[in-house]
Amino acid sequence: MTADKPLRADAQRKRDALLAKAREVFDAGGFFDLRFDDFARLAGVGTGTLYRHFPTREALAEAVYHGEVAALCDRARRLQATLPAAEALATFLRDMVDHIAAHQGLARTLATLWADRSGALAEGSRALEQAVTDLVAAAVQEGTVRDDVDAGAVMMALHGIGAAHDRPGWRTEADGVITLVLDGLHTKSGKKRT
Amino acid sequence: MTADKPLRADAQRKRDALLAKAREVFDAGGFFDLRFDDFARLAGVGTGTLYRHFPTREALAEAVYHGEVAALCDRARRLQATLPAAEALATFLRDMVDHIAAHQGLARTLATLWADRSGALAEGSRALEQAVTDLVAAAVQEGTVRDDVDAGAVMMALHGIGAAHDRPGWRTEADGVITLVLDGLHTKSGKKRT
DNA sequence: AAGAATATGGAGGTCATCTCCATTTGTCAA
DNA sequence: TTGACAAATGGAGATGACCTCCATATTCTT
Repeated sequence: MTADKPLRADAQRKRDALLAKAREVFDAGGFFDLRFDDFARLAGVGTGTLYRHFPTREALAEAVYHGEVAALCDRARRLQATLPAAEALATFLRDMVDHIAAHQGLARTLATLWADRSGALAEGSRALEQAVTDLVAAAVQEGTVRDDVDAGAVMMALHGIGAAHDRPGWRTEADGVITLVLDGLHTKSGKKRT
Repeated sequence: MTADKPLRADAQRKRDALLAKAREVFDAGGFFDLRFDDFARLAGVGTGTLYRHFPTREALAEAVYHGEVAALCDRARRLQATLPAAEALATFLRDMVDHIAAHQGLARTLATLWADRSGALAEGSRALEQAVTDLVAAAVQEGTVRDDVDAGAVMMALHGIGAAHDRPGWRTEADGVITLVLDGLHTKSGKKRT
């Protein structure tokens, strides 16, 4: 799966150039509004080359944020190893919002990757989902989180946060969602569904 | 604003034909995969006419679901008038999921309308947001819902539900999100943010 | 150094979206 | 009814983004 055959020197160079320019454009905020072809020229590369390296805009976006997402997943694992499960989950979710808030493009990228109903979910998305699922499962095991709500619900809420990235009060509302989800997750058998 | 000048007879006829066909295609599920031009022909109308009546695909989608959304808003008002605020909110949110589940296209439409960061939010979206805001405000007033979380957070969660419409376990997860949000909203000053 | 393998770039094909305007249809006053 | 004016139509074709293809260039291997 991850067994990529070594690239030729020039290929690697171009690829790096593309990623570097992509990061730059992301930070400037205009990545999703730019013609993909123009982007190639911007990076000093032919369109053909661009498409060979990154078949779609989303593929490039994913590559740019691959490290970011991987870091998030790592963080999830580390938190899970060092904190009580409930706390690990809470910290992770709040960190996630921080990360998204810090990198303008990340929210939109995640939202796009996510919304992309292309069947095969992108690697990054899948990893993130797994991390969240694990965190929730651990907390359920621990007994501090209810077991009658699917981890997918948390994912869905995150999805909402990402998808709504351009709402005026985004940060406040995103924090609100996390608060609601975390409080809602707390074990308390009081609520029963009919 | 809503002062539309009366349409000429033929214009009205074409418009109705477009809406009728659009409903049909929505129910068949293929609305968003269909070429917009082809849709015009399908409805027995020239492309020019289609574009004059509905400048964008989203405009048409909104028109189709205008009634649906209006009904939801009405329902919100009626619930608010007849039930304790907290219950009204809960019922409304659950009904909303039911509605979305019932009409395949509605979820996608709402998600699209929503995601459309075209500045001017569509009328339907705006109305829905207002309804939710009112419901939450009433419940806060009543004292059964915490006041430290913005109503926008609820909206964001709904957004997530709509945006994730194609996840395999959608229905279950959507119900989960609603459960979390509702439980999370319950007043209990135990939680304090540092 | 020469041959094989790999990668490049950008001209041009494809396709959905949207515009434009000559023609048709409806409305209304006389 | 009819003439004349306004409103609406439809579909050919412009536009513009996306992607492919392949003759040429670069790198690797022996």
